[in-house]
This record gives sequence, C-alpha cells and structure tokens, in this order.
Amino acid sequence: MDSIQDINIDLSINSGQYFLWEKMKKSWYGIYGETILKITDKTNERNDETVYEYDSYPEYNDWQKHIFRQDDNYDEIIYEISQNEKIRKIVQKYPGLRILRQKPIQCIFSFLCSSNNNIPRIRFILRNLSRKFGRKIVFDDMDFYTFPSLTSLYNASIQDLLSCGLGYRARFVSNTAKYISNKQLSMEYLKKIDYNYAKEELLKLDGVGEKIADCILLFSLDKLEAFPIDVWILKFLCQNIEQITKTEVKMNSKITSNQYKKISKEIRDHYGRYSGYVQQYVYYNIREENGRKW
DNA sequence: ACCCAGGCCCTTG
DNA sequence: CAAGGGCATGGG
Repeated sequence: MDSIQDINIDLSINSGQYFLWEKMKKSWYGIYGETILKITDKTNERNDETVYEYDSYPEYNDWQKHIFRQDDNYDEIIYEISQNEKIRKIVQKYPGLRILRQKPIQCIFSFLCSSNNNIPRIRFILRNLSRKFGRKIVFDDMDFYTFPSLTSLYNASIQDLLSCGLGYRARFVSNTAKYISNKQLSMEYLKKIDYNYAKEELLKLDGVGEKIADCILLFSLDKLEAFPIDVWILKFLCQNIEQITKTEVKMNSKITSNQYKKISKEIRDHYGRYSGYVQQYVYYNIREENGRKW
C-alpha cells in the first residue's frame, strides 16, 4: 500500500472529476455530501517529503483513505494500464493523479449538470444549488453549504432550480430526484451489482445517457472499468486506436448510443479492469494539451 | 451576432 | 439503427 504522500492532491482534485472543491488560504475545501473536507499543505521547506493535514466538519476520521481510494492497489493499477505503451507514457507525465470516490447522490446530480456545459459553469451551478438547497455550515469562520439532500431536490420547484442556472437541465434534476426517491433506488445496491447491471439502472434516469452514466459509475460506484467517452476522449481514441477508426467514427463528430456501447466494450477489452484510470490520465493529458479551462 | 461547452432527448428516414 | 435539430445559459 502506497502512502498518502504519493498522491498529487492538486492534480487529483483539479482534473474535472470532482467539482465542489475550492482553494482558500493554502487549504483545499471540499463538499462531500453533508461534510466539509479540508486539506492543508504542511510541507516543511527543509523537508523534501510532502506532508498534508486532513480535517473535516463534522469530524470524519481518516476520510482521506476513503475519498482518495487508498484501498485500491495503486501499484497494480499503474502496472496493468502501463502494459500499453502509449498509455504508459501519459501515466508517467502525471504521477499521483488519482480517481476520487464521491458521494453517489452528489455525483449523479453533479454530472447531470455537465451535459452541453463547461466545467466552470458546472461548478457555478452546483454552488448555487448548494447555497439554495443545502445547509449552511460555518467552518474556519467561513460559510459553506452542504450538498442538497435528495428530499430537498425532490421538493424543489422547477422555478427555484432554474434560478440556479440549470437551464433545460432543471427538469432532469427534478425528474431524477423523484425517480430515485419513488423507486427507492439504493446507491449501496448499485455498488454491489455488476457494471453492466448498474449502468442499466442509471440509464433509466432522465438526463443520464451513456457518458454520464459511466462518470457516475467510475467516480462514485466503484466501477473502475467504466470509461466515460466524451468529445475529448473520442478525439484521442480516433487518433490512437486502430480499432476505433475501423468503426468509421467521423472525427469531431458525435456518436450514437450504439456506437458508444461498441467502443466502450472494445476499450474495456483492450485496457482491462482499470480502464477508468486510463480515462482519467488521458483526459487530463488531452485537456492540458488543449489549454484547459477549469 | 455568432460559436462553444465532460450530452441527452426526440423525431425522421 | 443513424442522422440531425433543439436545448438554457453564460463566456469568448
């Protein structure tokens, strides 16, 4: 098991996977459902090892082990995905980039806001939702807002949702909150069942398609084989994977649900059970090469 | 005034 | 099946 020092905090937090983090006064503050997380860089200048201090409100001991997925065998993951030469080179550029484990409900609604949207605006909308429907918590003399509960989103009017900047996604949020509540869809159940079955369940949610479902599966339901394919990842695949080119996907074009399924299967056969980690490295790399904004 | 943004839904052919 | 348009909103 590797140590927490091997994790690159800034890289992991700021890689387009977990939106509700903010850096203030040399500390990162994150919203994890009802809990405020805090990370402070305590590295001594004369010490060469990076040291972080972890705090939270309410108290949540050793939360970093859960959130930063220290139960993963990171060495094994890196070894396996590095069997592919192209991926190995990209992985080596970003040591310590991790996938974070998000709270499922928060993750579902976060990525519901992501369609046809850009990352700064996704964060903007999520902050508005938290401010309007979350609970205020004062921590370090600052105001924070917890992520809205399922019930509060269930009860929210479309007008109130619209005021957060959701646009046409407001009805997705409302419908999805109602579906999960009414069907009593259990997040723990989704964690237990296989990738394919869990994805099938998520696709029933209004506003959740192939790509967003994969984001939810990878970032909150422990399905490390999930490989979200967005426009950037697709561009990478077209340039680097012969098999994808064979499917005759036009460059820079959208893909249909069936094309997505086909490519998704090929990818998971190709990169293996940790395809999700491949995606994270590739995504970071291609966004950096194209002057990311987040 | 245009175009774009971690897509998805709906309608046609 | 696939192709294509529409979609709220704000920033370049």
